[in-house]
Amino acid sequence: MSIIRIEEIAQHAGQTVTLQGWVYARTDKGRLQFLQVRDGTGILQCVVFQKEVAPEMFDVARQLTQESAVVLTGTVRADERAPGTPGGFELGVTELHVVQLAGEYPISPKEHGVEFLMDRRHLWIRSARQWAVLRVRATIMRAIREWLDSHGYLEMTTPIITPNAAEGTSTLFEIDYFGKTSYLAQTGQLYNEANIGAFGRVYCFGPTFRAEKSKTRRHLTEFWMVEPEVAYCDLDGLLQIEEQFVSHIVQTCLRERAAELRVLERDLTLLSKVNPPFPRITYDDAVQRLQKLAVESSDPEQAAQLKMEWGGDFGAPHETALAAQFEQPVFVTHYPTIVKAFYMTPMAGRPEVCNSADMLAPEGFGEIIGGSERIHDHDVLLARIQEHGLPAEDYAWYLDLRRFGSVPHAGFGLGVERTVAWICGLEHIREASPYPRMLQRNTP
RNA sequence: UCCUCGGUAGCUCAAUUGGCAGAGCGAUCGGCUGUUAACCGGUUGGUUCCUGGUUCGAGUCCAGGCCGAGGAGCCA
Repeated sequence: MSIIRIEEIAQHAGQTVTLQGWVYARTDKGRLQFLQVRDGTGILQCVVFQKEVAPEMFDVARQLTQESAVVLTGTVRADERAPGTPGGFELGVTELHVVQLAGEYPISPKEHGVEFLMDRRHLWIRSARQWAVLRVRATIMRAIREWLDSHGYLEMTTPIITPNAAEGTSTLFEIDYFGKTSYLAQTGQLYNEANIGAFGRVYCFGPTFRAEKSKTRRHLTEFWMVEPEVAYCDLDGLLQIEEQFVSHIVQTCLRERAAELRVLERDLTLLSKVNPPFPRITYDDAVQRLQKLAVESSDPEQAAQLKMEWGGDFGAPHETALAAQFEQPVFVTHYPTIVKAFYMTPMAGRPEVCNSADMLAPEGFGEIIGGSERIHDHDVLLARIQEHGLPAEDYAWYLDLRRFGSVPHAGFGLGVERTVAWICGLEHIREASPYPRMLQRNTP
């Protein structure tokens, strides 16, 4: 008897198969039991008719509780009425073995509050929506590696324990490293700038840590980021890479995770339009657009939120309003040098702005990428480090890179959870991580 | 750190002017051969977040505290 996986159910129509899983829901219809059974790859309706199984087996089926572990054998048949994921098939059960009868399960199919669910995150991930999100997340992570690996990027790990602050100490998690103060990494970028000297094109992919006291739907204290870095690359080249890269991620999800996106009831019309090229606007243009929106807004509260002067950074309402003007992700380029990091290249002839670009996702999902050209001239970089009041001795090795074959280069960082939230259409980033770490939560 | 809202049954919530603590869901028992968060009937359910105060009487009013949510600030 072959053990099959629900995601491949269509290949087994008409066959007698065995399923190893858990009872997701049960509907008692008297002489007929409908079991929704999950196996980790999908949900399949399994039907137990009283007249088709032994009497004691039917009694066992009647006693099954939500989340009980079961092994079922039966015949797969196509039936349009059958719910589930992918759906359209059901199992006519002939054998039923209970591996463990679950106690009263706290998470019902009805509504629950955020705190209740987050306290039970270890169980909540079994629920259909959370399961679907995390399946999409895994596909996003694979698509990231897939595109980079096939375009000549070498994956290189960068340290999580780092000796100094990349940019200021206010948002770093401090740890005791055998008596020396160290920090959890906020970025692998500086190391990647060393790595490109050895490998040309690289990326790092892993968790990053920010001790920001941000309490918003877009922030986690621990999140995953992929950071490609490219030698001999300018801002134009970088944006072309980014739009190819992000399009590949989105299109892979649409192709391979349609069932999961259906569970999430995600509107796919805008996602299907994510193809290069993406629109590009400058920061100057963005500020003008926002000022125009503020003036034209009939809602005084919204007008106040959108009001801004040249030189400031965008808040969430600004990003949402800007992105709403486009159907695709939009690049905002050439931010004021003063609001961005010290290593970004000033624009030739206009040093008050830098060769940087953020990518804003559509539909209000915010900034998913930040990237820039990096300063490759030793003396310019040293001056910027000093202007920012950073200790030059901490950056000795970083400055060293500008002495030995320094070339124009650029890179970016894409936040995985924000990308998951966008593609899945999530209201809050906490559902984009299996075990989210936030200002008020580090359990389970 | 600031602003706003909230904390009542296992869960989601209601409770009029300060006057008997309620519903739905879940669980459980019974019924039903096509359910999709099934439906119908019975049963089960309480430290009203904590401490103190006002009052004949507090879930409700007052003071302090704790916890949570949404937003702001912060955030390459």
